[in-house]
Amino acid sequence: MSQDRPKVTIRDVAREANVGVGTVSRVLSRSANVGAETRQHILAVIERLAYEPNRAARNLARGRTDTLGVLLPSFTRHYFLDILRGVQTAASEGDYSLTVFAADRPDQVKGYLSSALKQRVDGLVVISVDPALVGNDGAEMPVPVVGIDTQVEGATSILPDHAAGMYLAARHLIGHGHKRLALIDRPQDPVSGNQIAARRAGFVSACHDGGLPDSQLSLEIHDYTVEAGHKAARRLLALDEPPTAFACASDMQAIGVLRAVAESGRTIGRDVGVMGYHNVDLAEYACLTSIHLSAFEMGRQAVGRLLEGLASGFDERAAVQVMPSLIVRASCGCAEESRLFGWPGFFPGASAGA
Amino acid sequence: MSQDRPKVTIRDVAREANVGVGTVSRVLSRSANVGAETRQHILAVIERLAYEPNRAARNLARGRTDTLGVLLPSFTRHYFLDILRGVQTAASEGDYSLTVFAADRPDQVKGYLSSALKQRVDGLVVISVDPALVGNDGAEMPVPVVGIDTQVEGATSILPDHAAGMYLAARHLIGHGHKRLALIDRPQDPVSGNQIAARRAGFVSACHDGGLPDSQLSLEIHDYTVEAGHKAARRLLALDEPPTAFACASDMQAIGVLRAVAESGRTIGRDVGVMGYHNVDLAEYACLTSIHLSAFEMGRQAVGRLLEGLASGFDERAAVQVMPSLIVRASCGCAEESRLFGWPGFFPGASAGA
DNA sequence: TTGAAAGCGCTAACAC
DNA sequence: GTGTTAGCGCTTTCAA
Repeated sequence: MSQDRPKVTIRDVAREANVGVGTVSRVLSRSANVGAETRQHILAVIERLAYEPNRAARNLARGRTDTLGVLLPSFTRHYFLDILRGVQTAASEGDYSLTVFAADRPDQVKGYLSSALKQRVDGLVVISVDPALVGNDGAEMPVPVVGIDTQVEGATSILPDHAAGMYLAARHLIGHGHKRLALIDRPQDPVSGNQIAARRAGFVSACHDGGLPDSQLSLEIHDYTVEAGHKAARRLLALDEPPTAFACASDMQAIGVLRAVAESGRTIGRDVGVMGYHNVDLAEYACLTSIHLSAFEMGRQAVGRLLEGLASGFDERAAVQVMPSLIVRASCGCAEESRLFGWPGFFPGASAGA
Repeated sequence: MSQDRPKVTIRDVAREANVGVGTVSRVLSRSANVGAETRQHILAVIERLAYEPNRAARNLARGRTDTLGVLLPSFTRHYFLDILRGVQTAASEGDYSLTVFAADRPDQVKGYLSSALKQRVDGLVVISVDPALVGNDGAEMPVPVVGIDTQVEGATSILPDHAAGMYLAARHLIGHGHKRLALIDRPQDPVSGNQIAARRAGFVSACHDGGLPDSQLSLEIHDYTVEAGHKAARRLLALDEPPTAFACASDMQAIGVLRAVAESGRTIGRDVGVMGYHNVDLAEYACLTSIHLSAFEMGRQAVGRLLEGLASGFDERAAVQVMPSLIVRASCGCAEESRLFGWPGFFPGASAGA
């Protein structure tokens, strides 16, 4: 834990190698204009002296930091962390480091943003943050920004293709022979933007493609909670012609639906198909078939865009859509078998009712 | 997304305020040796010019970066994230930023470590990483390190007090009137160090304090999996004098135990008490009473230590123990009621058996 | 209390 | 190709 650093500088290397500092610098920055022998020699000296260039000095001289800032709404959700892993992976592949700011509260966003800028990050990845909170007092941001799961003004956005995702879900249910489908989504809010509309569109077009008339579709708007899903499904199942398949916009809702289905005496999978969305950890335990949003991939793409742009300018800043994927478990009807927590024993009353 | 920065420097401020750059710098670093009027005036100019000091230049001149490195084994576990939140909170309170390295694979540790050092972080927080992987080729680390949940050589360690945690668990079970207790833990490994021994000690002393003879205690060593917990409990429950309470070293094991108990026809909570450990998300859904390790607090403390030491030297580098806490749900016997996924309906066959 | 000046370690433009 | 040198923007002596 000593505080003193070896402190071997580029000058030491130059002296030791009998060359100018400029030449050493050129070797360091992989410039072509160095003789092969000289380069070898210098490399050897660097090795011998265990020389490490000083980042701060380099940053100052170059006017950039080789660092990307990441702003996200907290470390609490798994989804964000998957994104972060993708960001991290791509960043370290490109020899960039990351400075991470997790805003537990919305009012921290502004402060963290300016911290990041103050640190002269070369670019910024903003994850699932209300676009209204991200800005530079009307002015353009001083560094390139890419938003993931959020559409910051003037920034490239990486977004899950929610239309495709819900299309996937609905088609899968229809593939199991269901004729009456319900979509359970949530009310619109500023951050989620138009994703609700996208999912609805995906749902409807899947049903059309599957030959289902509009009259057989229902739509319920509820929160992303187990309770809300439960309530919604209860209501729908009590209808004269209840839906036999439920596409939910969140896994939590879907779990509530599972419960309602079980309570109604129906068998999940066989009588009723249920699909979740987001593929959270719990989905696995609930044997819930779900839509996975490729969070890792989005993180990766975001950094890809950023580095690309940093290297060669930002011509286009279109939104790029990332394709979700289908994670098949049992709740859709694909498998009788369930893991440890499988229904029908999963819910109180379910076994009794069946 | 423009690339050009305003670029107002300390020199501009000095000129505009008719003072020397030194004086401006003193104002910036809150030095006392500046006249009150001069300070006010300079502050006003800074405000008007919207001047922001350049971090890289400051870092270079000061020889430090006001940045802490965080090395953790991946973003996948909730426990790590809570720690990370604590780290982040304390760091931003101390005006430090964070560079986060998540090593998905053990072989990435070395590389990330040297990246962090290369970036001249002022200190390093290492979370749950095998101490053997953290080192500087025998030499002392060039920056202060504090380990969380790991004991890196020469570093201060922040560790959960596993003895106290398991004591808490066992005492709670004994408080419910149980006379025969089982401890289910796992085999020792390099990262977990002596925590298994600590838990065992806590367990034994709780039993002694509770007046239970050694002959009434059993100990099973298994992995941290549902299956292992299930197997262990099955075996124990088949004994002539089976334990009536299970203290587990992981929630997953405990869930396996829950299942075995239910399968045996006993009622969880009433006939048999079960405690988990770690308080993972799933514990809530399983109504599992568990021991929470105060991950957030550990993160916070780690940074506290680091900043303290950075400010005034490292005299002591003792290990600091953080007290776990008891999260009461239903599996211990404290409540009949269960939430959505409550037993007895929780497990296949449970209702049928009861 | 304040100004001037000497670096911090590196890059890049410019000569040779 | 390679050496020399002038900054990058800030902190920090050292005089005044």
